[in-house]
Amino acid sequence: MQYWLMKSEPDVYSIDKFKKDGKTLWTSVRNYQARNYMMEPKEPGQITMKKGDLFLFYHSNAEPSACVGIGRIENVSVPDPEQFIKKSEYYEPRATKEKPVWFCAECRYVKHFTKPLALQELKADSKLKNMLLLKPGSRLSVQPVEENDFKHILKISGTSI
DNA sequence: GCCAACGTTGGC
DNA sequence: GCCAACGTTGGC
Repeated sequence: MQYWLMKSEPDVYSIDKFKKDGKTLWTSVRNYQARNYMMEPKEPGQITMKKGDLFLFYHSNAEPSACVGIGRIENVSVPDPEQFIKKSEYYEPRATKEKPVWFCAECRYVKHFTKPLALQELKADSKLKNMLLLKPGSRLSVQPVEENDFKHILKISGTSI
């Protein structure tokens, strides 16, 4: 089992919307590294998402930016439908149905945190200092999380699965 | 709204 | 394949 963190701006797609939808396609990611995490591995040993993996839902560009809940990966390597929509901001002229360029994961809502865990609180916790999220200049919107970090975050947020 | 840190693009 | 210019992310 692998753990992840996925960022979304609450103005664009919030955890409340996620709960209402129950299930969503994590569309509009336009970064190759983040995309590759949401696909079947291209080479053996590559760390990618698998059905059943859990992730932290993170609100970025928020007041305050915070981890707000948990989701579960339902499916990977799903072609991002946005790339085929000419009018979409995320239209991809290079993509064809046979050879899509962008892929996404299908995600299932699991639960809200008992209380949101603000970025400041994460930074203040020395146990989490190696988290990718807390590294300066780390902007990946989909990133792996160490199991012990994931479990520690659940613990200090008072959340159990 | 600013800007640092990245990622991407495209000329050469 | 280098790298300058440009675009984007996201905390502050």
